[in-house]
Amino acid sequence: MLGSPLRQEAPVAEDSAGRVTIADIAREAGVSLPTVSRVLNGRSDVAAATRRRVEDLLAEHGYRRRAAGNAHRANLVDLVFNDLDSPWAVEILRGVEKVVHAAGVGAVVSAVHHHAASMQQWLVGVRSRNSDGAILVTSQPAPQLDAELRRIGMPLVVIDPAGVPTFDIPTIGATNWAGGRSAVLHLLGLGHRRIGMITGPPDLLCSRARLDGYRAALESAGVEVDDALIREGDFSHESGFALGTELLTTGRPPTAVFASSDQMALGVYEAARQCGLRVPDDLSVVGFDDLPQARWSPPPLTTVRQPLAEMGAAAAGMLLQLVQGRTPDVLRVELSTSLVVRDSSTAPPQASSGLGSDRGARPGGSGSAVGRNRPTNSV
Amino acid sequence: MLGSPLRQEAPVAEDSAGRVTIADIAREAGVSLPTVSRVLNGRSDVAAATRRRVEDLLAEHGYRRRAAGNAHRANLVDLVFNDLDSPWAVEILRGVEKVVHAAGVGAVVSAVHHHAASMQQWLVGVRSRNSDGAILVTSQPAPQLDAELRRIGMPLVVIDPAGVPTFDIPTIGATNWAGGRSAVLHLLGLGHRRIGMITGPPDLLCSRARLDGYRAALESAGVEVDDALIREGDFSHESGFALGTELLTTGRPPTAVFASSDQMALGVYEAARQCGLRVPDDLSVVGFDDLPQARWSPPPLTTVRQPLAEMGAAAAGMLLQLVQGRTPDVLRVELSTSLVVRDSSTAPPQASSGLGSDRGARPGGSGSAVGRNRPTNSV
DNA sequence: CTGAAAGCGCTTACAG
DNA sequence: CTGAAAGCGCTTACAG
Repeated sequence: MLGSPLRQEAPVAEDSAGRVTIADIAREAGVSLPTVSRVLNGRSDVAAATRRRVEDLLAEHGYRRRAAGNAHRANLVDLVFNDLDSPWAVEILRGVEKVVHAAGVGAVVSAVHHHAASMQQWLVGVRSRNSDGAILVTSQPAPQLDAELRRIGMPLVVIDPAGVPTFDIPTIGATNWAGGRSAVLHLLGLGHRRIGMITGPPDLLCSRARLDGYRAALESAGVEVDDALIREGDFSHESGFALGTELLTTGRPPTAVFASSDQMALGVYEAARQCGLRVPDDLSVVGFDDLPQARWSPPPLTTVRQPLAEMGAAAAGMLLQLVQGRTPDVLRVELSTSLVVRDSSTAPPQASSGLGSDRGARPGGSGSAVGRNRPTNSV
Repeated sequence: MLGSPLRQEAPVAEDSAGRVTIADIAREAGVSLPTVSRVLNGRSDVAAATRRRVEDLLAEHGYRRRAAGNAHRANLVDLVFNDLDSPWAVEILRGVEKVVHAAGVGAVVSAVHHHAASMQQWLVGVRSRNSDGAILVTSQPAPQLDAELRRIGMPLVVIDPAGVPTFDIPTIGATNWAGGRSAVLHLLGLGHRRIGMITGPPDLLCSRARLDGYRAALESAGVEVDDALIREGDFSHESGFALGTELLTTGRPPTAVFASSDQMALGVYEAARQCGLRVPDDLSVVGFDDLPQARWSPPPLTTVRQPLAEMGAAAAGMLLQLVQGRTPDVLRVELSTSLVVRDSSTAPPQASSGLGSDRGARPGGSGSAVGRNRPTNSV
């Protein structure tokens, strides 16, 4: 019964997707099976040196706990953000949760705070719970994470990748360039010529695309790009406030500001308020994202809608396919953005069109804000 | 080697926390072990009648998959919301994630949308992934959920329970009564006498407590409670807008409104805007929650801070204790709320103090909004 | 601190 | 559609 002739030659190397077993590790470490088990379970009664050796091997091979009797899916996917403090993250979470829940799969949510130690910790967790796959959101400084995950053979999809992914990892994004362009075309159409821009972190692909959209719109209208009107933010309220204040108090201020996120746009609202300027009469503001709060901020914010929940849903759908061993037909999905015109944008104070819009002279006044949403598809 | 004398009598009933095994189910269903396994794994090659019988037994016993070799924790807790569309939910999630991540445990996030079918689905998932415990947020209409979870012996803690929990389940909340009271005392102190109130759903404990706090404050100041000034909302922007509009356009409008959530307070902002009223000059507004966006809404919102992240963290800490078999020393934790005074509250237009505050006459003007936060602890 | 042994809960060919 | 058998990956007393 033991030593059965059916016992097959143990393969020396893991033969595919994270198939190392605790027996493999034990053999390589020159210890017994129970010892590896003890290390894995954080038992205290293991010699420090042994523990160290086993832990190294475990990490090196990207060991993942496997259910008994082989096979069996964990019915779990991991969703990793850098931070959880933005409403932006929830929108994506909503989309992921919906798809995954319907498939009877759980979504484990983590925040790694751009922190290597935290990523390491997450990696350990992901392995111990034997997650079926992972969705990385804004894979910021995580090339080592990508590498590690693919080494243990874990299906992966990335939302809003920091750069162009090197490997064949599926990525989901939005048409950021087109979105940025449509925002600025809208402002140009209203008569603005001095349009400020507050960008996102320059190392993110989406930030650069939005900025290029801004440039493209200006150039197509024959307006020269003035670098003094471009500031580098980080998507947060705070940076929108600080940089908005800079723009409004330095040199010749713009008549409109395009912010690369809704949160920064609301920071610009506050900057305007403190400068005694009224939105939109004295300053037009356009955001990016269309978070739920955008339509409830007085005045309701004109912004570029990014279908975050749909992006999450698409990512989840792709990942579920990958988990089932199917390869998705496209590796790069870009969902389209659309301009949503609300009350924060109007003609500039000294409009060339001679509208003579001064305080309160704005057509439409402050009424009917809620009914005014007019989404316009762009590209 | 088989039939070892060590084999112990199989206990007829599960002996504690969800200890039914697939062998138990097989015996009871009168089928073999592999058959139960097949049902569990959703294989198609099982007779409908057999499947039905096994499934019923599985549900009846609250079967939970156990890892091989016995024992072994899943290192997973479930966090269940009704909806994920409020920034409110993220704040709690942040607190939970932080504590749980540090402990090397994953947080599975779900939304059940007040839907029995969705809860059922979640229950199946929770069992299949063998979650170590669950945090229920606003256990709205879920007595059957509580019951089922405790039957399968799953550790449980409830945040912001709908009612007073019947059993010995630990609950986490905030000092809602004291918070409501402090908001209204603040408004009374500014000279307001006609103070409107927009409540949350009346079947929630926290809503009732805030309303009672409102009443208590008025009564202690000798101001009669006027039911015409009280409206029943549901915490959403929309209800704040609709009910705010009602309050401002019906009968003799209030000079201040206390809304039971920040989102409703911002809805009131919009209502005021559309009525041509300025906040705070013509109308003071106080919210509840202190969501991040509260300080970025022009004007920055005076509100009652509820430590949502801390509540999440406390719940997670308690749950982790329960999972380890320790019983928490207290079953009911109430974290304290505090009033955060910002720019949305000031003396009423016809203040009894003779401040003569009319448009623009407000001391402090519109400047220095960001630096003005002055948290005040209440009870 | 470690390993030989027994065992657990589950699953997948295989045969009918 | 179902069960007897073999096996998998892991763990926990037990003994040293």
